Amino acid sequence: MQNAKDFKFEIIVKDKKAKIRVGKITTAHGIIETPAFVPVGTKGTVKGLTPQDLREAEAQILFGNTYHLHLRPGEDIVKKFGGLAKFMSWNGPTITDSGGFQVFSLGQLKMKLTEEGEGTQVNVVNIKDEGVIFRSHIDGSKHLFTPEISIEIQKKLGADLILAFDECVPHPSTHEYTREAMERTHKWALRSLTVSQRKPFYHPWRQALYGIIQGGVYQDLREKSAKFISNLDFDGIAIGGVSVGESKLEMRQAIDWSYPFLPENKPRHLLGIGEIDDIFDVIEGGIDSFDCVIPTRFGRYGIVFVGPPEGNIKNRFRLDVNKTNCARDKNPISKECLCYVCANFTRAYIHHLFRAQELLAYRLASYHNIFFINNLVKKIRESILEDKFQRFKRAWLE
RNA sequence: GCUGGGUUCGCAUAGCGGCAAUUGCAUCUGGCUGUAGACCAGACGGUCGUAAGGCCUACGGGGGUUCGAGUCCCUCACCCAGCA
Repeated sequence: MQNAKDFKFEIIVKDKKAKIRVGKITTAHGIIETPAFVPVGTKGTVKGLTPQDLREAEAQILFGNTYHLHLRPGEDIVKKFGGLAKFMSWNGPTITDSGGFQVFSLGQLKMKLTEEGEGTQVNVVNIKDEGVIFRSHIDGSKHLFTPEISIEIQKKLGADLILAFDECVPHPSTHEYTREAMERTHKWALRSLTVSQRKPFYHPWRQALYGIIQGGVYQDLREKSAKFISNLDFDGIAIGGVSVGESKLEMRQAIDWSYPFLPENKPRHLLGIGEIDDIFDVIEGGIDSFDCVIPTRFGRYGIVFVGPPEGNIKNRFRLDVNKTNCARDKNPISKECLCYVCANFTRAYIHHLFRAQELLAYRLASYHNIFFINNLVKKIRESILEDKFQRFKRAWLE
């Protein structure tokens, strides 16, 4: 049986008036101080960075993906190597996404099949109550994902935190469809919960299961979903179905509408959010952890984060180092930043690396962005502990 | 000196009588929020117009043939290759 002590969530400080809180999640592989940002390492790697880089950049936990790791290298291989963390040589906690997001992200994709007929187009994703049939974006092969299968794969992957299989709908979607998907997600939540508690277990540590709230941009559905998911025996609660094309206001409403139903004593994860201004709002909304691809994706595209005073709401704290005005800039990316990249490299050099498409460009920019976000969240954590969150927020966003 | 090939929007290319003219690179602009993403989209002679579209200037220089010329002919200049 799994060791129940391998998962624990404690609240260190809870603001009496606001929803904000500082906490600590204990897992078999380490502690996560919350609020926490979770860098995304879909295929078992945070693109461009070594675990050592990530540790230096103050990452506490990494986010892998069930669908992608199932396609390759396959969960059995990961299991054989002692689970995701050990396989990728990450000495810390991990969390895996269930594949529910790929229902959305691969949903619009149509694949051309040449074998039968001439260039027949098929949907890559086919959703049924039983589960979802994906066509591999790599080779077109069919893969059935059900809650049972997703959880089984995640058990083999062995992350400390795992997610129920859900259906993430695109924006915009009708109320009717969003409701159907939500109800499906609820049924899948029950099934995910059941299998997660059932033997066999492939690793000696406990894997905490998070249920996922859906409901799109509709208040009644968000409330219903929050109530439903919160009443189940999950270890944590995730809010999904955001960052799919809705407005920031709609994203924040999704959190606010769910909030009244969220159990106080369980950690809350927000899926897929991580722009600078969102980070403040989301934490203020009572979120304990959130993952986002932005720091690494932007890193690869040459968009790096800068703090105040240069960075502000207007420029969204972004600097495009590809731009010619960086070509002779002797400054580091961000003067206030304490990361290795800002201590050692000029904008001009990083600009050059991007123009020359040198691999180091992607690494340095990703490293800085991950550090930047983690450091920001750390400062937010400290500000909450010192009861100075609002002041700190104003210094950044006004 | 002879023979052959070449000179097109920053660079490199396509074009073989209807062309403001192909493609790649470069450049510029925009977009990325649980990663089909070191990606995608747009602009790229000038000018007027919100737009459809109009006007001007352009395929090394000059001349010619033609309703019409990067495209055919003559000539000059320069570059490359082979032979002397």
